[in-house]
Amino acid sequence: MSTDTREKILQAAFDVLSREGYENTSIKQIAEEAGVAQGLVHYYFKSKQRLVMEVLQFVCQKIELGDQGEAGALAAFEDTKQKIREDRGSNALLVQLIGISLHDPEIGAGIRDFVRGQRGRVEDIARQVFAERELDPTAARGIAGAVWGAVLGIIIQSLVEPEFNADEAIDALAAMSLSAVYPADQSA
Amino acid sequence: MSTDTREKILQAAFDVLSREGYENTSIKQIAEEAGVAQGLVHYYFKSKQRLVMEVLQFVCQKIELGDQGEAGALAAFEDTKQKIREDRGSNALLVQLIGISLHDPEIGAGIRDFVRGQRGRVEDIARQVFAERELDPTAARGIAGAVWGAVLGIIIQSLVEPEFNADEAIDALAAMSLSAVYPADQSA
DNA sequence: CGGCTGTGATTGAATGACCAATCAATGTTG
DNA sequence: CAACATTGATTGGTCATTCAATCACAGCCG
Repeated sequence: MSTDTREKILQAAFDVLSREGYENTSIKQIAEEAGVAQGLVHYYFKSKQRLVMEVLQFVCQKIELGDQGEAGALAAFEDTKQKIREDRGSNALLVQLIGISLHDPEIGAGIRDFVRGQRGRVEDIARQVFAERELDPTAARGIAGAVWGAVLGIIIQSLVEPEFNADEAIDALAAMSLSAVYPADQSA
Repeated sequence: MSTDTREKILQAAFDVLSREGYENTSIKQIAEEAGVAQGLVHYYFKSKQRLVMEVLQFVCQKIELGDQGEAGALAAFEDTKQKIREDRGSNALLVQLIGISLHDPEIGAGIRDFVRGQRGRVEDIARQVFAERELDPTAARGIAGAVWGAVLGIIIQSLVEPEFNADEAIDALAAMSLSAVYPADQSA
């Protein structure tokens, strides 16, 4: 039952962390939520940071952009809108860990990998679009930084201000990025 | 000397918070950095949160977009590049507090005000540009959410990954947002 | 002038609570 | 009976906050 218990603790850790926040979460609370003794958490996870790191990976799988590379940029933006609506807990945890990562080397490394990976996906899409249009692919890196950054910024705004209209912002972002690539089209 | 001491503590709090991070910062450390007794910090600031809130306001003044509304969007982007380079400490503190704000009502209110204010500035610029071009100003809100979000996202990337090329991303963002507004121009 | 007193500023020790991590002991199971 | 799983009490530490005690200095009175 080793794997089972481990996952139970991971799920409990995710629940408590996204509900209560990192600094209000103790190992004791996680153990209670999982229905196990406090010591067991340290039996499976050497330290609190290690546990949080594994929760981060756990969360990343949820957040990861779907693998619909073929479907192109527009589908990716639609996907993003849905993730903003549905994965509030994951997003909240992510934003919190970003803050912590700035002064915690272990979590910092994990977040850095995540950021690089996410932006890389965007860059792949951008490169693909550029290739189709036979445009200079050099610009893809900067675009990816701006577009993925915008998605993160929009996620943050929607977490901080419940009434923020994330769909509207994503649509504007989509319009902006596409008009940069398809300068002739003004269909909308 | 009341005001003097207060500001000394505020400055020390900012220094320690941006250097060590929120969760690694104790009142004791702040007191030491300021060269005063621990009790004095609570004499001037009722609680740690209250102190952090005042530090946030203190920081906001540094981060606030310059008041060069007339100079237009391009100047604002240049300004942003510079702030990313120079205000690392302020930005790091801000990002951290955003994470904390998600589960702390007091800090949450402060961050919410800050986000609204910042995005409002961007919206004003967007509206102005739209007015000049006689375009539909309704889109300004979505654009502002996307553009300000992108700036925040780029700031975060530059904090998380020291080698991230923020200038490149801001330039890409500028190109994207301008090509959405001036569809005919392809001067660059 | 010189002592007195009251108020705000400042100190640092004490309080009470909480936490991550450890560990010896117990349970379970193959 | 071993090896792994689980328990929960213990340890050593840190923290925000409180508080009684001093200090500095102002004005006031004799």
